[in-house]
Amino acid sequence: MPARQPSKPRARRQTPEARPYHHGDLRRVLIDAALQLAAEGTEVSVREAARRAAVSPGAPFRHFPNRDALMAAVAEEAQRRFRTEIEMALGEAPATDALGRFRAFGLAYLRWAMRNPAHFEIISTGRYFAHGSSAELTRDNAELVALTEQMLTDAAGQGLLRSADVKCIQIAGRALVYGFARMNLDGHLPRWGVEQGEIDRMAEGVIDLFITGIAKH
Amino acid sequence: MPARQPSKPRARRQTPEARPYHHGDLRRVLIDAALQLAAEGTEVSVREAARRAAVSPGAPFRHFPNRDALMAAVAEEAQRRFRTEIEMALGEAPATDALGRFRAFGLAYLRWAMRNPAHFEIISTGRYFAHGSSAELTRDNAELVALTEQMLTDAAGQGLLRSADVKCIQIAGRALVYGFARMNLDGHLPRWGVEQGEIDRMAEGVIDLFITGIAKH
DNA sequence: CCATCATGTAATCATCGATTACATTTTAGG
DNA sequence: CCTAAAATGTAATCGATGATTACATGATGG
Repeated sequence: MPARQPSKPRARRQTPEARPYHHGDLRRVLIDAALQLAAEGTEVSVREAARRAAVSPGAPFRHFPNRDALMAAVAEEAQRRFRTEIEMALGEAPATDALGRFRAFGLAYLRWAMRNPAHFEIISTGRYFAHGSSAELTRDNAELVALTEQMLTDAAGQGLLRSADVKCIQIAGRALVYGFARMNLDGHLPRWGVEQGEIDRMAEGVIDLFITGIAKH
Repeated sequence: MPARQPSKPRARRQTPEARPYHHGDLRRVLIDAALQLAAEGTEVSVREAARRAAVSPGAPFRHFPNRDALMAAVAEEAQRRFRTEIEMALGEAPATDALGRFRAFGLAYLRWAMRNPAHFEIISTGRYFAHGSSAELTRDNAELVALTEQMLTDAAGQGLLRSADVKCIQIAGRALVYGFARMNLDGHLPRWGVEQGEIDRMAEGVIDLFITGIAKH
């Protein structure tokens, strides 16, 4: 953080809160502001993020070529937090029980999605920006895909699955958690008779139903 | 609510380019234009719909108090088409086989969602407008919820289900099809290894996996 | 010490949703 | 019929937004 030089420059602002002309780390602050806007339910706009950072409306474009690039950076940050949650959950699951790990994965997925709906939406929907434009997001996602496939392949190898069609099970599992998370996000759960306080229990019930369904008796 | 009677054609139409000052049925045309915009992937804006209807940018506001009201009307139209598809599918399913009807429902749901992704999105996501603002949409949806519950209750009554927790099965089933439809919508399927030509088959596979999982034996 | 580059500001543009004042057409009542 | 009111479209305008440009300022390194 460079200290300002009050000696030379013409006193553009003698008041004690004279901020330096340069912000310091505007890029970071803009991402955080956008994340917070999303978390608040406010629609994310470049100008509003700039406003929160107490900076002119054009300033963000020095750090992001356009709105989509800002949103991509926001999504990358959200995705990082998401992955952290997943990895912590898997770190606590016994490495030997493939199906148990698959279950822990699903629970962590839903847990995070329920608690961070706006961030989950930014990650998941392609509306805010083209997902393919972020190499980090693409890579991260491929790793998660590979991870679930590995867990199911292991489970199949241990003779835990009823069906040998690992890919179909993988897609179905992903669709299940994604669908549940989006139902929550899109406000469908109340309309389907799931009250607020009931959500976490239902998330677990749905996952266990699925695990039971694919497991060999 | 103008219930129009287009009984008498206007003589003004003689001159080729002299269009009538009044549009005729602008409301209907705007809804269709918006539906088409969505189907094309173009973002739906009031102005663009007006442009397609060859009408001034302010004209739509004579028929809809705001953008959300237009979107709600569009969603109602889309929902009507969706329901038609569902009802046709159920009309062909034997009334006695509750689980078979449940399956047919899921297949019709996914079939329509795969072929009308933009319309499905308008129906399903709450971003375009507040779903609660449309009584028709709310009622329609409640009927579908009740319908699935009935099918599952029947199946349980016939001793076809492994678990007695009908509600959990209902939510899981809905999450499954909703999640699959949204994965398609959000462009996730290719990233999860499901190619274009494979989608229909995978949709069926996912549903059958679920049915097998919840069925006794 | 100074030249260069990164970073922020100010002004401006086009688009969009929305509102208002006004014009035109349709329709209903006497 | 005729005319007054209601319905419907136009034109002009507002505020917010994403985006671009010219310019000002401050940081950095040779």
